[in-house]
Amino acid sequence: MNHWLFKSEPSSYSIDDLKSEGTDHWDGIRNYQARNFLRDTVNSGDKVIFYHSSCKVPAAVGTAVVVKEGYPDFTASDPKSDHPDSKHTKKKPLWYMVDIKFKEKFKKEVPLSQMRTIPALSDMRLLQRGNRLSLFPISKKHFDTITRLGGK
DNA sequence: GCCAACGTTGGC
DNA sequence: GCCAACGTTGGC
Repeated sequence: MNHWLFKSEPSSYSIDDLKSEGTDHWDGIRNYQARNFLRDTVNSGDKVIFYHSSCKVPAAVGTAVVVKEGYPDFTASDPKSDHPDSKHTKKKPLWYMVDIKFKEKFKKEVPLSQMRTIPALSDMRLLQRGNRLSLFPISKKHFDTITRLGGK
């Protein structure tokens, strides 16, 4: 079982959106490295830290669990979606997504600035310079440390 | 709004 | 296949 950190801009999709949906697809990833994770490595049952990026207080805000493994991202073939891509076809899907299910919202969110001060998190990819990947694996230690800080 | 870091595109 | 130009991400 793997652990992941998924980023989302709360202005477009927040932990509250996931909470009210219950289970939702994680679409719109248009980066090859992230796509490869979604297609090949993210498994059902994997645990996810939900992170808010590009907002006032960037922070880990809750957890989710993967309930459906990588399958073609149908929003790529919808010209009205946010991220259409003509290179994505039914026969040769280019982009992938997974389904995740809301698990919990932290009692108190865990800001990026706080995570930077925690030695156990110092080797997490999120804190590394120039990190722009929208999802990446984290260790169980990272996951457990963040959920503890969140006041589980 | 600024800017650093990184990914992608396209001319050659 | 190199690399400059451009676009995007995302913290601050």
